[in-house]
Amino acid sequence: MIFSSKAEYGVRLMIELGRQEPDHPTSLKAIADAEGLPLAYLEQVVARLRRAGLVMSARGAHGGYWLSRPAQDIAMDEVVQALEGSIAPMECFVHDHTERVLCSHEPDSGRACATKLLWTRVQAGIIRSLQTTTLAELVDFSGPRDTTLAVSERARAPVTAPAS
Amino acid sequence: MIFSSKAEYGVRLMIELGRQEPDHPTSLKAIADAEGLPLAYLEQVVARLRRAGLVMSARGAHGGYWLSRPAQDIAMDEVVQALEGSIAPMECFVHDHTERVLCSHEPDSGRACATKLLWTRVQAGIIRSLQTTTLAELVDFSGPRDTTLAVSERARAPVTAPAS
DNA sequence: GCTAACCCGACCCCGGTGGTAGGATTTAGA
DNA sequence: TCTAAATCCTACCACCGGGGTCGGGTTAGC
Repeated sequence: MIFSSKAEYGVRLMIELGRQEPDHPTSLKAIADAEGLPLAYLEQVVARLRRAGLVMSARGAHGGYWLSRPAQDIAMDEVVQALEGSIAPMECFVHDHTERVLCSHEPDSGRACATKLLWTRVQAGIIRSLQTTTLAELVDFSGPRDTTLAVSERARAPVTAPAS
Repeated sequence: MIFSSKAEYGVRLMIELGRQEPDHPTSLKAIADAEGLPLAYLEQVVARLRRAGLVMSARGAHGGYWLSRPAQDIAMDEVVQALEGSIAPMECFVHDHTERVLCSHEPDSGRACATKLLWTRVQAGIIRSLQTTTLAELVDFSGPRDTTLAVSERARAPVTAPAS
Protein backbone atom coordinates (compact mmCIF):
# COMPACT_ATOMS: atom_id res chain seq x y z
CA MET A 1 0.00 0.00 0.00
CA ILE A 2 1.39 3.31 -1.03
CA PHE A 3 -0.67 5.82 0.87
CA SER A 4 -1.96 5.43 4.39
CA SER A 5 -5.52 5.83 5.47
CA LYS A 6 -4.74 9.36 6.57
CA ALA A 7 -4.58 10.26 2.90
CA GLU A 8 -7.82 8.44 2.15
CA TYR A 9 -9.70 10.01 5.04
CA GLY A 10 -8.24 13.44 4.44
CA VAL A 11 -9.13 13.45 0.78
CA ARG A 12 -12.66 12.34 1.56
CA LEU A 13 -12.89 15.07 4.11
CA MET A 14 -11.75 17.66 1.60
CA ILE A 15 -14.28 16.39 -0.91
CA GLU A 16 -17.04 16.67 1.65
CA LEU A 17 -16.02 20.22 2.42
CA GLY A 18 -15.99 20.94 -1.28
CA ARG A 19 -19.56 19.74 -1.52
CA GLN A 20 -20.70 22.24 1.08
CA GLU A 21 -21.35 25.94 0.85
CA PRO A 22 -18.05 27.79 0.82
CA ASP A 23 -17.10 29.87 3.84
CA HIS A 24 -19.65 27.99 5.86
CA PRO A 25 -18.48 25.77 8.71
CA THR A 26 -19.24 22.06 8.61
CA SER A 27 -18.69 20.11 11.78
CA LEU A 28 -16.35 17.14 11.83
CA LYS A 29 -19.04 15.06 13.41
CA ALA A 30 -21.28 15.51 10.41
CA ILE A 31 -18.49 14.37 8.11
CA ALA A 32 -17.58 11.46 10.35
CA ASP A 33 -21.17 10.29 10.36
CA ALA A 34 -21.58 10.69 6.62
CA GLU A 35 -18.39 8.82 5.80
CA GLY A 36 -18.49 6.36 8.65
CA LEU A 37 -15.13 7.41 10.01
CA PRO A 38 -14.02 7.69 13.65
CA LEU A 39 -14.38 11.25 14.79
CA ALA A 40 -11.38 11.32 17.11
CA TYR A 41 -9.13 10.10 14.36
CA LEU A 42 -10.53 12.59 11.87
CA GLU A 43 -9.51 15.33 14.26
CA GLN A 44 -5.89 14.35 13.84
CA VAL A 45 -6.29 14.21 10.10
CA VAL A 46 -7.95 17.58 9.75
CA ALA A 47 -5.33 19.13 12.00
CA ARG A 48 -2.77 18.46 9.29
CA LEU A 49 -4.93 20.11 6.70
CA ARG A 50 -5.41 23.10 8.92
CA ARG A 51 -1.72 23.47 9.67
CA ALA A 52 -1.08 23.33 5.94
CA GLY A 53 -3.53 26.18 5.43
CA LEU A 54 -5.90 24.16 3.28
CA VAL A 55 -8.88 24.45 5.59
CA MET A 56 -9.94 27.01 8.13
CA SER A 57 -11.83 26.43 11.31
CA ALA A 58 -14.12 28.09 13.81
CA ARG A 59 -14.32 26.89 17.37
CA GLY A 60 -17.26 26.81 19.66
CA ALA A 61 -20.85 25.88 19.04
CA HIS A 62 -21.78 25.84 15.35
CA GLY A 63 -18.14 25.85 14.54
CA GLY A 64 -16.51 23.63 12.00
CA TYR A 65 -14.24 23.59 8.99
CA TRP A 66 -14.33 25.00 5.49
CA LEU A 67 -12.00 25.24 2.53
CA SER A 68 -9.67 28.18 2.71
CA ARG A 69 -9.72 28.45 -1.10
CA PRO A 70 -12.15 27.49 -3.84
CA ALA A 71 -11.88 23.83 -4.74
CA GLN A 72 -10.70 24.50 -8.27
CA ASP A 73 -7.66 26.28 -6.86
CA ILE A 74 -6.58 23.32 -4.75
CA ALA A 75 -4.30 20.83 -6.44
CA MET A 76 -4.30 17.41 -4.87
CA ASP A 77 -0.54 17.28 -4.44
CA GLU A 78 -0.87 19.90 -1.73
CA VAL A 79 -3.52 17.86 0.00
CA VAL A 80 -1.68 14.58 -0.12
CA GLN A 81 1.58 16.20 0.87
CA ALA A 82 -0.07 17.79 3.89
CA LEU A 83 -1.54 14.45 4.91
CA GLU A 84 1.35 12.14 4.21
CA GLY A 85 4.33 14.34 4.68
CA SER A 86 6.77 14.35 1.83
CA ILE A 87 6.00 11.96 -1.00
CA ALA A 88 9.05 9.75 -0.92
CA PRO A 89 9.14 6.56 -2.95
CA MET A 90 12.08 5.21 -0.99
CA GLU A 91 13.99 5.60 2.23
CA CYS A 92 16.79 7.65 0.73
CA PHE A 93 14.43 10.47 -0.26
CA VAL A 94 14.05 11.88 3.22
CA HIS A 95 15.61 15.26 2.61
CA ASP A 96 13.34 17.27 0.32
CA HIS A 97 16.27 19.09 -1.18
CA THR A 98 15.71 18.60 -4.86
CA GLU A 99 19.43 18.73 -5.50
CA ARG A 100 22.38 17.21 -3.78
CA VAL A 101 20.47 14.09 -2.95
CA LEU A 102 22.79 11.59 -1.45
CA CYS A 103 21.61 8.08 -1.26
CA SER A 104 21.84 6.80 2.26
CA HIS A 105 23.49 3.70 0.95
CA GLU A 106 27.22 3.73 0.25
CA PRO A 107 27.53 7.44 -0.59
CA ASP A 108 31.29 7.16 -0.87
CA SER A 109 31.24 4.36 -3.36
CA GLY A 110 32.47 5.39 -6.75
CA ARG A 111 29.38 4.80 -8.78
CA ALA A 112 26.08 6.50 -8.21
CA CYS A 113 23.09 4.80 -6.73
CA ALA A 114 21.39 3.73 -9.92
CA THR A 115 18.12 2.98 -8.26
CA LYS A 116 17.74 6.65 -7.50
CA LEU A 117 17.18 7.36 -11.17
CA LEU A 118 14.22 5.03 -11.07
CA TRP A 119 12.72 6.34 -7.84
CA THR A 120 13.11 9.90 -9.01
CA ARG A 121 11.08 9.15 -12.09
CA VAL A 122 8.43 7.40 -10.05
CA GLN A 123 8.22 10.32 -7.67
CA ALA A 124 7.86 12.70 -10.59
CA GLY A 125 5.11 10.54 -12.03
CA ILE A 126 3.18 10.56 -8.79
CA ILE A 127 3.51 14.26 -8.22
CA ARG A 128 2.48 15.02 -11.78
CA SER A 129 -0.64 12.92 -11.37
CA LEU A 130 -1.52 14.71 -8.17
CA GLN A 131 -0.75 18.18 -9.47
CA THR A 132 -2.97 17.79 -12.49
CA THR A 133 -5.96 16.82 -10.41
CA THR A 134 -7.90 19.52 -8.60
CA LEU A 135 -10.18 19.05 -5.69
CA ALA A 136 -12.99 20.46 -7.81
CA GLU A 137 -12.68 17.51 -10.20
CA LEU A 138 -13.14 15.07 -7.36
CA VAL A 139 -16.06 17.03 -5.98
CA ASP A 140 -17.75 16.95 -9.36
CA PHE A 141 -17.02 13.26 -9.72
CA SER A 142 -18.53 12.56 -6.34
CA GLY A 143 -21.96 13.34 -7.68
CA PRO A 144 -24.41 16.19 -7.44
CA ARG A 145 -23.76 18.46 -4.59
CA ASP A 146 -26.04 17.80 -1.69
CA THR A 147 -26.60 19.65 1.52
CA THR A 148 -27.42 16.69 3.72
CA LEU A 149 -24.37 17.40 5.79
CA ALA A 150 -25.40 20.88 6.82
CA VAL A 151 -26.14 19.70 10.31
CA SER A 152 -25.08 22.84 12.02
CA GLU A 153 -27.34 24.63 9.60
CA ARG A 154 -30.29 22.54 10.67
CA ALA A 155 -29.38 22.86 14.29
CA ARG A 156 -29.43 26.56 13.88
CA ALA A 157 -32.94 26.36 12.43
CA PRO A 158 -34.19 23.29 14.25
CA VAL A 159 -37.64 23.17 12.70
CA THR A 160 -36.65 21.79 9.30
CA ALA A 161 -36.62 18.04 9.54
CA PRO A 162 -35.40 16.53 6.27
CA ALA A 163 -37.51 13.97 4.47
CA SER A 164 -36.82 10.38 5.48
CA MET B 1 7.61 5.47 2.18
CA ILE B 2 6.05 4.07 -0.91
CA PHE B 3 8.16 1.06 -1.76
CA SER B 4 9.69 -1.35 0.69
CA SER B 5 13.29 -2.34 0.82
CA LYS B 6 12.46 -5.46 -1.15
CA ALA B 7 12.05 -3.23 -4.17
CA GLU B 8 15.29 -1.41 -3.48
CA TYR B 9 17.30 -4.57 -2.96
CA GLY B 10 15.67 -6.36 -5.86
CA VAL B 11 16.32 -3.54 -8.28
CA ARG B 12 19.93 -3.35 -7.16
CA LEU B 13 20.21 -7.06 -7.66
CA MET B 14 18.83 -6.81 -11.16
CA ILE B 15 21.24 -4.00 -11.95
CA GLU B 16 24.15 -6.09 -10.74
CA LEU B 17 23.04 -8.99 -12.90
CA GLY B 18 22.74 -6.59 -15.81
CA ARG B 19 26.34 -5.58 -15.30
CA GLN B 20 27.53 -9.15 -15.65
CA GLU B 21 27.98 -11.31 -18.68
CA PRO B 22 24.61 -12.52 -19.91
CA ASP B 23 23.75 -16.20 -19.47
CA HIS B 24 26.48 -16.53 -16.93
CA PRO B 25 25.63 -17.32 -13.32
CA THR B 26 26.55 -14.86 -10.60
CA SER B 27 26.29 -16.06 -7.05
CA LEU B 28 24.08 -14.27 -4.59
CA LYS B 29 26.93 -14.08 -2.16
CA ALA B 30 28.98 -12.01 -4.58
CA ILE B 31 26.09 -9.57 -4.97
CA ALA B 32 25.43 -9.45 -1.25
CA ASP B 33 29.06 -8.63 -0.59
CA ALA B 34 29.22 -6.00 -3.30
CA GLU B 35 26.06 -4.24 -2.17
CA GLY B 36 26.43 -4.84 1.53
CA LEU B 37 23.13 -6.62 1.82
CA PRO B 38 22.21 -9.61 3.99
CA LEU B 39 22.51 -12.78 1.99
CA ALA B 40 19.66 -14.66 3.63
CA TYR B 41 17.29 -11.81 2.94
CA LEU B 42 18.44 -11.48 -0.66
CA GLU B 43 17.48 -15.09 -1.15
CA GLN B 44 13.88 -14.22 -0.42
CA VAL B 45 14.05 -11.24 -2.73
CA VAL B 46 15.56 -13.10 -5.65
CA ALA B 47 13.02 -15.88 -5.22
CA ARG B 48 10.31 -13.43 -6.24
CA LEU B 49 12.24 -12.45 -9.31
CA ARG B 50 12.75 -16.06 -10.23
CA ARG B 51 9.11 -16.96 -9.76
CA ALA B 52 8.24 -14.02 -12.00
CA GLY B 53 10.53 -15.39 -14.68
CA LEU B 54 12.84 -12.40 -14.66
CA VAL B 55 15.94 -14.29 -13.62
CA MET B 56 17.05 -17.86 -14.04
CA SER B 57 19.14 -19.90 -11.70
CA ALA B 58 21.51 -22.83 -11.57
CA ARG B 59 21.97 -24.83 -8.43
CA GLY B 60 25.04 -26.51 -7.16
CA ALA B 61 28.62 -25.36 -7.09
CA HIS B 62 29.34 -22.41 -9.39
CA GLY B 63 25.66 -21.86 -9.65
CA GLY B 64 23.98 -18.52 -9.45
CA TYR B 65 21.53 -16.23 -11.17
CA TRP B 66 21.36 -14.44 -14.50
CA LEU B 67 18.84 -12.38 -16.40
CA SER B 68 16.40 -14.44 -18.38
CA ARG B 69 16.20 -11.67 -21.01
CA PRO B 70 18.52 -8.90 -22.18
CA ALA B 71 18.32 -5.87 -19.92
CA GLN B 72 16.90 -3.62 -22.61
CA ASP B 73 13.89 -5.91 -22.87
CA ILE B 74 13.06 -5.68 -19.19
CA ALA B 75 10.77 -2.85 -18.19
CA MET B 76 10.99 -1.87 -14.57
CA ASP B 77 7.29 -2.22 -13.92
CA GLU B 78 7.69 -5.96 -14.23
CA VAL B 79 10.53 -5.91 -11.76
CA VAL B 80 8.80 -3.76 -9.18
CA GLN B 81 5.56 -5.64 -9.58
CA ALA B 82 7.33 -8.93 -8.99
CA LEU B 83 8.98 -7.54 -5.88
CA GLU B 84 6.15 -5.60 -4.33
CA GLY B 85 3.13 -7.48 -5.53
CA SER B 86 0.52 -5.38 -7.19
CA ILE B 87 1.18 -1.66 -7.19
CA ALA B 88 -1.76 -0.41 -5.21
CA PRO B 89 -1.89 3.18 -4.03
CA MET B 90 -4.65 2.43 -1.56
CA GLU B 91 -6.34 -0.33 0.34
CA CYS B 92 -9.30 -0.59 -2.00
CA PHE B 93 -7.09 -1.58 -4.95
CA VAL B 94 -6.46 -5.12 -3.78
CA HIS B 95 -8.24 -6.94 -6.56
CA ASP B 96 -6.29 -6.36 -9.76
CA HIS B 97 -9.38 -6.46 -11.90
CA THR B 98 -8.97 -3.37 -13.97
CA GLU B 99 -12.69 -3.01 -14.33
CA ARG B 100 -15.51 -3.33 -11.89
CA VAL B 101 -13.39 -2.00 -9.08
CA LEU B 102 -15.55 -1.60 -6.08
CA CYS B 103 -14.27 0.54 -3.33
CA SER B 104 -14.21 -1.41 -0.10
CA HIS B 105 -15.86 1.51 1.59
CA GLU B 106 -19.59 1.99 1.30
CA PRO B 107 -20.07 0.21 -2.03
CA ASP B 108 -23.84 0.44 -1.75
CA SER B 109 -23.91 4.17 -1.26
CA GLY B 110 -25.36 5.97 -4.19
CA ARG B 111 -22.41 8.06 -5.16
CA ALA B 112 -19.12 6.63 -6.27
CA CYS B 113 -16.00 6.71 -4.18
CA ALA B 114 -14.50 9.90 -5.52
CA THR B 115 -11.09 9.22 -4.09
CA LYS B 116 -10.77 6.30 -6.45
CA LEU B 117 -10.47 8.68 -9.37
CA LEU B 118 -7.45 10.20 -7.71
CA TRP B 119 -5.76 6.95 -6.75
CA THR B 120 -6.35 5.54 -10.20
CA ARG B 121 -4.53 8.47 -11.73
CA VAL B 122 -1.68 8.11 -9.28
CA GLN B 123 -1.40 4.42 -10.02
CA ALA B 124 -1.32 5.15 -13.73
CA GLY B 125 1.38 7.73 -13.18
CA ILE B 126 3.53 5.29 -11.27
CA ILE B 127 3.12 2.48 -13.74
CA ARG B 128 3.86 4.76 -16.66
CA SER B 129 7.07 5.89 -15.00
CA LEU B 130 8.11 2.32 -14.40
CA GLN B 131 7.14 1.08 -17.84
CA THR B 132 9.16 3.71 -19.62
CA THR B 133 12.33 2.80 -17.76
CA THR B 134 14.26 -0.27 -18.80
CA LEU B 135 16.75 -2.14 -16.74
CA ALA B 136 19.37 -1.33 -19.36
CA GLU B 137 19.02 2.38 -18.59
CA LEU B 138 19.75 1.77 -14.95
CA VAL B 139 22.67 -0.47 -15.78
CA ASP B 140 24.15 2.23 -17.99
CA PHE B 141 23.53 4.83 -15.33
CA SER B 142 25.27 2.72 -12.74
CA GLY B 143 28.59 3.37 -14.42
CA PRO B 144 30.92 1.38 -16.65
CA ARG B 145 30.36 -2.29 -16.49
CA ASP B 146 32.86 -4.02 -14.31
CA THR B 147 33.59 -7.66 -13.79
CA THR B 148 34.63 -7.49 -10.18
CA LEU B 149 31.66 -9.60 -9.27
CA ALA B 150 32.55 -12.48 -11.51
CA VAL B 151 33.83 -14.48 -8.62
CA SER B 152 32.58 -17.79 -9.86
CA GLU B 153 34.10 -16.92 -13.22
CA ARG B 154 37.51 -16.45 -11.76
CA ALA B 155 37.15 -19.57 -9.69
CA ARG B 156 36.29 -21.55 -12.77
CA ALA B 157 39.15 -20.27 -14.93
CA PRO B 158 41.55 -18.80 -12.45
CA VAL B 159 44.17 -17.82 -15.01
CA THR B 160 42.27 -15.18 -16.96
CA ALA B 161 42.66 -11.90 -15.15
CA PRO B 162 40.59 -9.20 -16.89
CA ALA B 163 42.41 -6.10 -18.03
CA SER B 164 40.90 -4.09 -15.17
C1' DG C 1 31.92 -37.28 -0.81
C1' DC C 2 32.92 -32.61 0.16
C1' DT C 3 31.72 -28.11 -0.61
C1' DA C 4 29.46 -24.25 -2.84
C1' DA C 5 25.66 -22.73 -4.05
C1' DC C 6 20.41 -22.53 -4.54
C1' DC C 7 16.01 -23.45 -2.11
C1' DC C 8 12.48 -23.33 1.58
C1' DG C 9 9.91 -22.67 5.77
C1' DA C 10 9.63 -21.09 10.45
C1' DC C 11 10.51 -17.71 13.55
C1' DC C 12 11.18 -13.03 15.65
C1' DC C 13 11.84 -8.03 16.82
C1' DC C 14 10.38 -3.51 16.26
C1' DG C 15 8.26 0.74 14.69
C1' DG C 16 4.54 2.84 12.52
C1' DT C 17 -0.38 2.80 11.43
C1' DG C 18 -4.72 3.36 13.04
C1' DG C 19 -6.89 4.28 16.29
C1' DT C 20 -8.91 5.53 21.65
C1' DA C 21 -9.17 8.32 25.96
C1' DG C 22 -9.51 12.28 28.30
C1' DG C 23 -9.40 16.54 28.83
C1' DA C 24 -8.90 21.94 27.92
C1' DT C 25 -10.77 25.77 25.50
C1' DT C 26 -13.85 28.50 22.79
C1' DT C 27 -18.36 30.16 21.37
C1' DA C 28 -23.58 30.43 20.38
C1' DG C 29 -27.67 30.47 22.25
C1' DA C 30 -31.37 29.72 26.01
C1' DT D 1 -24.66 32.81 33.20
C1' DC D 2 -24.89 28.34 32.20
C1' DT D 3 -24.80 24.68 29.02
C1' DA D 4 -23.94 22.28 24.98
C1' DA D 5 -21.46 21.90 20.83
C1' DA D 6 -17.70 22.11 18.78
C1' DT D 7 -12.48 22.65 18.00
C1' DC D 8 -7.97 21.62 19.94
C1' DC D 9 -4.24 18.94 22.19
C1' DT D 10 -1.53 15.21 24.31
C1' DA D 11 -0.88 10.76 25.81
C1' DC D 12 -1.54 6.10 25.28
C1' DC D 13 -2.14 1.51 23.07
C1' DA D 14 -2.79 -2.84 20.01
C1' DC D 15 -1.80 -4.97 16.14
C1' DC D 16 0.52 -6.15 12.04
C1' DG D 17 3.71 -6.10 8.34
C1' DG D 18 8.53 -4.99 7.16
C1' DG D 19 12.98 -6.57 7.58
C1' DG D 20 15.35 -9.54 8.71
C1' DT D 21 17.65 -14.41 11.07
C1' DC D 22 18.14 -19.41 11.47
C1' DG D 23 18.30 -24.06 10.28
C1' DG D 24 18.09 -27.18 7.32
C1' DG D 25 17.32 -29.63 2.59
C1' DT D 26 18.81 -30.34 -2.15
C1' DT D 27 21.65 -29.99 -6.25
C1' DA D 28 25.90 -30.17 -8.73
C1' DG D 29 30.97 -29.46 -9.73
C1' DC D 30 35.50 -31.08 -8.28
